[in-house]
Amino acid sequence: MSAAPGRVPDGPRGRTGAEPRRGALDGPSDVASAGQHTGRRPGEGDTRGAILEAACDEFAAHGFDRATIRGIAAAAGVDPALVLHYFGCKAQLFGDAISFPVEPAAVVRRSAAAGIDGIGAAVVRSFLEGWEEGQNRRRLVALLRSAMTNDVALARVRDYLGRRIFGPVTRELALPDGELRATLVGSQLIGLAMLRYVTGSEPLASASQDDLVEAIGPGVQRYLTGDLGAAAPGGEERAGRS
Amino acid sequence: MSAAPGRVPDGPRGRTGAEPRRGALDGPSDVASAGQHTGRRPGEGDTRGAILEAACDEFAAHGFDRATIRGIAAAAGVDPALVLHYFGCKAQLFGDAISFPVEPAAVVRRSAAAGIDGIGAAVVRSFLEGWEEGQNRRRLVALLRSAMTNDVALARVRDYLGRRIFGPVTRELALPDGELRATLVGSQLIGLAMLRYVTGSEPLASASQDDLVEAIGPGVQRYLTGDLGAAAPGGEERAGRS
DNA sequence: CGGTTAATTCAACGGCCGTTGAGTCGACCA
DNA sequence: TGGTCGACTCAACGGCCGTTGAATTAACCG
Repeated sequence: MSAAPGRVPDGPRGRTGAEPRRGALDGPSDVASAGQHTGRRPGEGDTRGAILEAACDEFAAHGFDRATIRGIAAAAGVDPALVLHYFGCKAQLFGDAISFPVEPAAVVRRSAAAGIDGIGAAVVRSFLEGWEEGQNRRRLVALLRSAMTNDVALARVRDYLGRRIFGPVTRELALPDGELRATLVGSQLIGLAMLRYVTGSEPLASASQDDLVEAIGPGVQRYLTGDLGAAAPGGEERAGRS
Repeated sequence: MSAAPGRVPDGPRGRTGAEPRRGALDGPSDVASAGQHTGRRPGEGDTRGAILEAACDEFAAHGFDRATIRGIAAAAGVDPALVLHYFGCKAQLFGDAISFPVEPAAVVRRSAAAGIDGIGAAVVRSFLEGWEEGQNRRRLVALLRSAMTNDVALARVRDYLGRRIFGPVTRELALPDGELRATLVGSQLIGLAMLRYVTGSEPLASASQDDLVEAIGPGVQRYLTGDLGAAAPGGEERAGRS
């Protein structure tokens, strides 16, 4: 493009939160909340679970920094203070909402069953199923969104990659250049997740799992067991940063 | 590190204890700034350029939302108001700081010179050189970081991919399934950028360009000109979500 | 049926942020 | 030499945010 850098992001502080919907009486100083009367609610409802649901959605939609406790509380239909009553602080809430069952060796267990020639396809399929199973997708999108601007979320993504992708893969196949191979696989899978789940780039976003396994599996297979050229012969790379 | 879901990101915005209230009417009320005296500075310095530099760094380090005008001003050694004096608002500043020379067809021009069999390697090399040339790396990291939580930055990433990767590639090679091929290439390249430049995953982050071209080029080549299986035969693409 | 405990809201505090308007000072031109 | 204009800072406003402590109400247990 030329030199017309004009407009870029977002309004001053604008965000379309949930509606305030204040009740009858007026005059609370800060903001209006649910409008319910005070005290414990009758009946049983899983309020805590509702908060976790709402938090997961908000974090997935906006990332850690931009998601607000007030917004989460509004989405869950409760007062913001209740959120902190249950979870202590925003960071703790993030941790509880985003935590998901990591089955560390699931990828590689399938791979072993698939045999050495099918391991690329098995890794891709396992990755896709992991993302699209249950609540994982929302949680992982939230994690990926937050990781870009939040150090601890980034550390958690690293942990996810290391524990769920790199570790099992390099351990199972005791090949030379295991770490390089693992990060190459990781780069393809993370890129796939970004375009398919976060940005929703279109032919990729609605392709079937089968088609993706067919399209991407061979490349992953090559990263795992193929010839990578003279890359990382073992001796002379990584003068890198600290 | 950090096994339990317990502690997660960011320092609490919490109290620091002392400093009960601001004084009567002397002393700067908001925060202390550079301490320079008021009025125009003697000599000539490229203050505007310094602000742009600082903004680029801050946006790259924290993303759009978390970077602050006050922080940028402090890094540039000026008053926050001067930043707005030059750029109007934060969004405009982001646009000016992040804008970079897009040479739209650079990727494909090299590719044409490389011949059909070397196009994968040429695309990868061109991508790496584009990222590592001049200020592009900081700017692109800033863009990628911001894109996760900012719609306009995301749109700009989409534009970058479409204009610089997908568009040229699909136009040059008039192959069937051009869009699928282009997004597959994009997924590999974006994933590579994430791990190499944003998270700094280690064997990948300090590998040489040559090694990466050798390692990744063939996969990209296959996405561009190879057989992708039964993927996207043209008729029946998934009813999909949403 | 009284007392304890947990769930829930209310009201507010202090902090950082983007933005603004008014003022001060140096460079430059006639 | 005086005036204009742009560079630059100061001080503040209003807003949203995370967090807190006290008050209120329902469930639960003996």
